[in-house]
Amino acid sequence: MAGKVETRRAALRTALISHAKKRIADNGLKNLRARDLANDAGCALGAIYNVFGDLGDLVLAVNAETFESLGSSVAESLAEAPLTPTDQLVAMAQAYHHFAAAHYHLWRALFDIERPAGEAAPDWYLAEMEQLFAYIDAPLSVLFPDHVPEQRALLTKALFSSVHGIVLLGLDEASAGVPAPQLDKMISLVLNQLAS
Amino acid sequence: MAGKVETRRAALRTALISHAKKRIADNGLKNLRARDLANDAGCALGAIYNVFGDLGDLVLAVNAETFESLGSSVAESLAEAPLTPTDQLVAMAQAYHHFAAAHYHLWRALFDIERPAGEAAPDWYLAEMEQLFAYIDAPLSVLFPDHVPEQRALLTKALFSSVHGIVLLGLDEASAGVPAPQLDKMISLVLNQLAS
DNA sequence: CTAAATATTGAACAAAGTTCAAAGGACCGT
DNA sequence: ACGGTCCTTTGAACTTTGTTCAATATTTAG
Repeated sequence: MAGKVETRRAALRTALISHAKKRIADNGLKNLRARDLANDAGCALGAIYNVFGDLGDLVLAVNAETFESLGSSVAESLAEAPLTPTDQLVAMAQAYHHFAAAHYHLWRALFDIERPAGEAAPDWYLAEMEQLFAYIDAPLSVLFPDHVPEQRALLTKALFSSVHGIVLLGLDEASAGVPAPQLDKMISLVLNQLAS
Repeated sequence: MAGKVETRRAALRTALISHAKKRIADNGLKNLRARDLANDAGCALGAIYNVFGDLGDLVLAVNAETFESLGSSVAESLAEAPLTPTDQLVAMAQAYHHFAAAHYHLWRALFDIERPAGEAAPDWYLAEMEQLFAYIDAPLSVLFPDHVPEQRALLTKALFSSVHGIVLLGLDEASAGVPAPQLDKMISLVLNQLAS
């Protein structure tokens, strides 16, 4: 039984992530409170800081799981009958949209978390980003076999950013606020134009 | 001299907006402090709340000015020799990019300000948004004279959102981080594809 | 000029994240 | 099993920050 402490800490870590995820999903990142979490997990306030450096680290842990779910959702959108490369792009982008809509607060937390100025995002964050880019890159390689990799990387980022922007503003009820079917139409419109 | 109070308040209001703008521009929205502002303006802490309901209202006032500058920058990008409609779109989008890069924190404050859940953005915010959309709509009307207005509105939002997304992720040094010339290339690429 | 009305002030309050001295528990040698 | 050392956990206290409001000062009306 070497590691009673480690076991307890691992359990607390899991519990804290799970409760934080629920709180973020329900009330948004800005309504996450250390004291609420301690209550949820039945631990002392300070115990959170035995496991995570600060609340930001805990949110990063939640974001890691969110990124994983998001990646799965996007990947699964291709599971059905094979499609043309362009249709694959549209399917993935709409999966991105649907994930963002279904888990709005968790998805926002991916981008709303504030990093200390000038500090790079954690490695796993960049890795997940690369993973998403790789999904996009595959159909583009089929569509534009003659592009050099840098050219394709640029197009990949442009596609991702465009879809991200459309979803971001489209889901912002307070300003643009676009109904879901119209959003899907916009995505399809844009990708069909860009991937040709 | 009816209105000594109004005069003083108006002066304080102006001073507070100006100092808040400088602080946001220098250190970002999240580093704006009520006490710093009171110091800057040489007024009591509570005086801020005689003029603005809360700090959020003050930030909204700063954002109003930022939106105005942004609108001017975009409009001025068309002042030079007339261009094709597509080139006009590219010029405006790059002006958007350059404004965002040159006034990054002020530009972020436009979107990072948090509204109480479910509450709509203020009218002037939506009006400024419409103004930007109108700039985009004009060249699109030339390019697609047969589109019904709803169709064009959808395309307008899609174009704006795409460019916004590209600039947003491109300027985020911590994650995507794209050099300015490449960003301009991405914008040009996307708009030339979409506006055809 | 005086008094009532109004405005300004800044100390006090209310969150909320974070720290750390004290208390508790684990582990080891005897 | 015991005692002592070391590590862990705890939650009260500290810090920071937005906001309020009773006390003070100023303006205005008569």
